[in-house]
Amino acid sequence: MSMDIENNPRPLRADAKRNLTKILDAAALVFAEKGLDATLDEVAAVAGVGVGTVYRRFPDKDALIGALFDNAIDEIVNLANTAPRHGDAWEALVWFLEEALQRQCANRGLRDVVVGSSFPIDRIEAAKQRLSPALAHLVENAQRDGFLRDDVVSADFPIMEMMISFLGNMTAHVAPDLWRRYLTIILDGLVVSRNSPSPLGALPDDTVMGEAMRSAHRHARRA
Amino acid sequence: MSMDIENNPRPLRADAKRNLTKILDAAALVFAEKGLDATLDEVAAVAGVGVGTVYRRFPDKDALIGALFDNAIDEIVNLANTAPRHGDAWEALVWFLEEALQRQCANRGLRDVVVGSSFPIDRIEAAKQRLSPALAHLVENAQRDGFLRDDVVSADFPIMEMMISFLGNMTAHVAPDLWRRYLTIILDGLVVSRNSPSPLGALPDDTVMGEAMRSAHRHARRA
DNA sequence: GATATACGGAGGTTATTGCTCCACTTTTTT
DNA sequence: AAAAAAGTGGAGCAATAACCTCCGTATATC
Repeated sequence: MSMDIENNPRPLRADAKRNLTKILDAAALVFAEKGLDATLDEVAAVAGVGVGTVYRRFPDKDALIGALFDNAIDEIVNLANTAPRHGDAWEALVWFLEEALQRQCANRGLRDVVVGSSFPIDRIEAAKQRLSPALAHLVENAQRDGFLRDDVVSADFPIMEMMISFLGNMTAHVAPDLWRRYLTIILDGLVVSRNSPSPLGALPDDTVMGEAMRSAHRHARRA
Repeated sequence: MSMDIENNPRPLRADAKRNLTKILDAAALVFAEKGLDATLDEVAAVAGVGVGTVYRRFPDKDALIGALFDNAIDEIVNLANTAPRHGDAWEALVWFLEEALQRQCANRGLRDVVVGSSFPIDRIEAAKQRLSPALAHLVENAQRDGFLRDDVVSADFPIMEMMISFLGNMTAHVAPDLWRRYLTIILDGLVVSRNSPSPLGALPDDTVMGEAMRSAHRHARRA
């Protein structure tokens, strides 16, 4: 990752190169956990370097975020292209949703990139352009082959993904796989017809919602 | 509403009483639209009064929020109690979900109260205590009568409500009824079995997601 | 050992938010 | 009608926080 930074006119000094990877790793970790409005001070702290060091490598916060998330976005776009290789039309669609959501649910920053603050909107627009046709194919194929109900459109899927990943981010540190439960329910709602429910994933502990809320509270109070 | 404020030892002066309602109306409007971290300056501006006036009536922001949302929460709790009067066990459950979500989707502040920042957690806990048994009955009845799949529990419902209302808040000013579409899909996933899909609500315009995102961006940039 | 490169992290700058204060206005009372 | 009581507005204070700069010191490279 970040090729364009790693081979400059003059190559980086050895320690600088080490620190750069430490920074990128730390940033990935911190942004995934806390979202894009984590501070670079926090990233620096986790990386074990000073803020100044971060700012020597990246002109500003957005540059670092950009470097990190261009990849993550591309990865998701690629999932849609790879999906048809994973079984029949229904299995392909499900595979894509599961893989994409696994990434989105584990990465709060990724949600912020798509939905929220401070990420150049044109890059998201561009990503959507690239994702769109592949997703449309997945949807159309699943409909053509009689799996997926006919009254949904491909635009429904990013929306449902947002919904689920919102939940996934909320419960990430309490019940990291809980979102699968609701994906299953939604898939059971998307299928043309069925005689019985599909098996659901992990049951929500009675305390899950409380814990998730409590941690949301804590997070809102900057802790 | 806010009885405890309107009849004090000494009654309010006529203009003060007028202003109080203006403030409460404005606060309801602003918090519903922008969520709980709208500023009281903004509330005052919409009410057409100065901030000072707001602070004479309410010791601080939390007091105003409390006064406003205690009612809203109670209202939702009551929905669960009233639900059984609206048809069979399935219809009652659906009625409750639709009514509750209609309120949650139209009111960003209500989501913040439940999930987020700065609302006394004990009051939410208390509300949950009161909601819990009624909701459990709705769920159990729907299961007993063979409508609702047996592998869901009543704790699933607040979670799914959160999911949907998150989307509802996001798309509120672009497509205020879009959430119903996904509620229908989820209900189709919750039913024990079915031969064909239920009719969905409004189709998402191709631009909906883009617009919703753009407005999220704008909102994040304080506009 | 000399030179270029990199580091750290205290603190400057700017923005925002919750809230206070008090000179002034409006209502009520006498 | 005038005094007293109650209320008003909104400039601005204090606190917080977030991004980023600066430069004396340390490390790598030649």
